[in-house]
Amino acid sequence: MKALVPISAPLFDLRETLESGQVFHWTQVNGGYRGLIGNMPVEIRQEGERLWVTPGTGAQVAHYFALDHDLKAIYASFPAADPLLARAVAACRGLRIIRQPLWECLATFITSAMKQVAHIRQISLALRARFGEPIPGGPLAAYPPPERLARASESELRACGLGFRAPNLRATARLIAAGEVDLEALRGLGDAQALATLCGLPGVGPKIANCALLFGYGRLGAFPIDVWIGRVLLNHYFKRRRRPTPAQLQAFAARTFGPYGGYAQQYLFHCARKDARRPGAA
DNA sequence: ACCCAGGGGCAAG
DNA sequence: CTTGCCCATGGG
Repeated sequence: MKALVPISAPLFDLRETLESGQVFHWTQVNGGYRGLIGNMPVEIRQEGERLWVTPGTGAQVAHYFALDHDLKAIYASFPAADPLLARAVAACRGLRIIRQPLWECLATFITSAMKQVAHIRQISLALRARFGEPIPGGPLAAYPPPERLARASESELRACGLGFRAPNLRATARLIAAGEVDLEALRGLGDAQALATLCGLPGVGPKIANCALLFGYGRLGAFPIDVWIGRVLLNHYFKRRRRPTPAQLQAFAARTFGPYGGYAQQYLFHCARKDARRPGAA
C-alpha cells in the first residue's frame, strides 16, 4: 500500500458521512475507510481538517464527498427556531451529502425497501461479489451495471437476499439497459419531471426516487421520507395536529426546510438513528 | 420468539 | 383520494 497524500477538508466529518446511511459499501480499515468511488479504489483517513487519500484520487474524493458544498450557508438556511434540527446539526456536524454514481445509487435504494441499513449493505456486497466486475487492487468488485443485472435471473438475484425486491431490480435494470430510460438525461429535467420519471420505474416510488435525486443527482432540496423521518416529523411537528397524508407531509417538508431540505433530512435521519442506538438522549 | 426494517403496488372502500 | 394488505428476509 502506497503512502496516502493529504488534501484539505474543512468542516467535513468522514465518519458521520459514511455511517449515515447514504452509501453502503465502505469498510473501516486501520483508522480510516476503504472503498470505491465509481470503479476507482480509494483509501481515506481523516486527521482534523485534513484527509489522507490514495495518491492520485484527491480530485475525485473532493467531488464525491461534496467538499465544495458550503455547509455554513446550508446550516444558515435552516429554520432558525428549530431546536430539533439545531441538535441534529450539532450532533452530525461535517456530514455531507455524497455524489454517488446514478445507477449504483438508484439500484441500491431499490434494494433498500423495508430493510435495515446493515442488511442493505449485505445485499449490496452480495450483488457486487456475484455480478460485479473485479477491480485490480480494489477492496471489492464494481457495482454491476444495468446490462449485467438485466440478464441475471430472478432466482440468482434472490440468492443475494433480495426477496420480493428481485423482480423490481431486474425490471428496472432491463428498462435502463434497453435505453427506455436514460438516467444521465434526467440531469437536464426539472425536479418534478425527474421525480415522475424515476417513479415510473419498477420498485421506485417517491421515497426511493427522492433518494436518487438527493444522493445521486445532487438535488439538495429532495426530501426522502422513510419510516424514521416520518416518525420524527409526526412526533415533533405534528403533535396534537391531524395526521397529514403522505403528500401533505412531503409538502410540509419542502415548505419548512427549504432549498437544502435534503441536508436537513439527512441530519435528522442520522441523529434519530444514533439516538435510537444509544438511548437516553431526547 | 418476536418485531420491524431508509417502500411499492395494487385492490378495495 | 385514502386505507389495507402482501410482498421476503434477517438484524436486534
